[in-house]
Amino acid sequence: MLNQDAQLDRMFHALADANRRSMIDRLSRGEHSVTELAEPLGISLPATLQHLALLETSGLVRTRKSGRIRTCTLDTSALSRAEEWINQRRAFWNSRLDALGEFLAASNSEDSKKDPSA
Amino acid sequence: MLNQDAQLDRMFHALADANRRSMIDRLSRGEHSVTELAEPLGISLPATLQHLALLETSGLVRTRKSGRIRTCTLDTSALSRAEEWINQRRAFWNSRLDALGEFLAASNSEDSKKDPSA
DNA sequence: TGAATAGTTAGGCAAATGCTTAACCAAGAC
DNA sequence: GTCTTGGTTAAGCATTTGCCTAACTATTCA
Repeated sequence: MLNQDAQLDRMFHALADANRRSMIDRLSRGEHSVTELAEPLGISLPATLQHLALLETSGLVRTRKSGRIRTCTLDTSALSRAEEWINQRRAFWNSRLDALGEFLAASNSEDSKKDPSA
Repeated sequence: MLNQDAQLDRMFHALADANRRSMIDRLSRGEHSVTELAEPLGISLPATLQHLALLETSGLVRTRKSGRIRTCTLDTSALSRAEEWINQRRAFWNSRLDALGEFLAASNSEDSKKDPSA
């Protein structure tokens, strides 16, 4: 449970930075080297590597090195986990809202004159 | 465009903290006052208010005050936006993977003996 | 071999985060 | 009125972030 929590922490934290989202965006269109990822961001290579390390420990990106080039790949299963967490909360709340709506519709005629600002 | 970016920054940043996710989790099950949100977290009321301010500016939570009680509500449309961002990247990458799969299947017989570790 | 390229590590620094306590205001209960 | 409850503001502090430059290693090219 705590592990799950830490995993989500890392994942959402990784997504909470515009540069890192740019990297993910780029990687969603295909694999790239570290230098290629750094270029459009206008930051140094070390800075890019730090972002990359975060993306890797969060599970969002995987990398492999062949020769002197490190190639970065998106791992969508981690993305799915983040998506799922959000979706569950949203769905839960919406179903609650639906239930409330039905309740209000049922008891509508009696309360409508009591609070006209609604 | 930059606005969109800043909005996503705030949203994912809001989601990147276990305490704030707990608050959202709680709110997905129903509305709550500030004190009610603070209790299970084991942090002070001011700390809770700071989290709440973040959740509000990120659009994830809305609050209203009646009397001396502030009631907090989940706003799922913001959640949907975060979900959508993730989904787009995931879908894009997966479709790319599918296309690659087809390509590999087509040229499979020729390359299979070249790299047995695959 | 030597030069260029791709990446990596170390150290440092300004800003942002997440918390705290102390003091304060406002609404309801007595 | 005054006590209690719920919330709010201000100030301060340790830690974490996100970046940088400088120095280094490893691979490829000539």
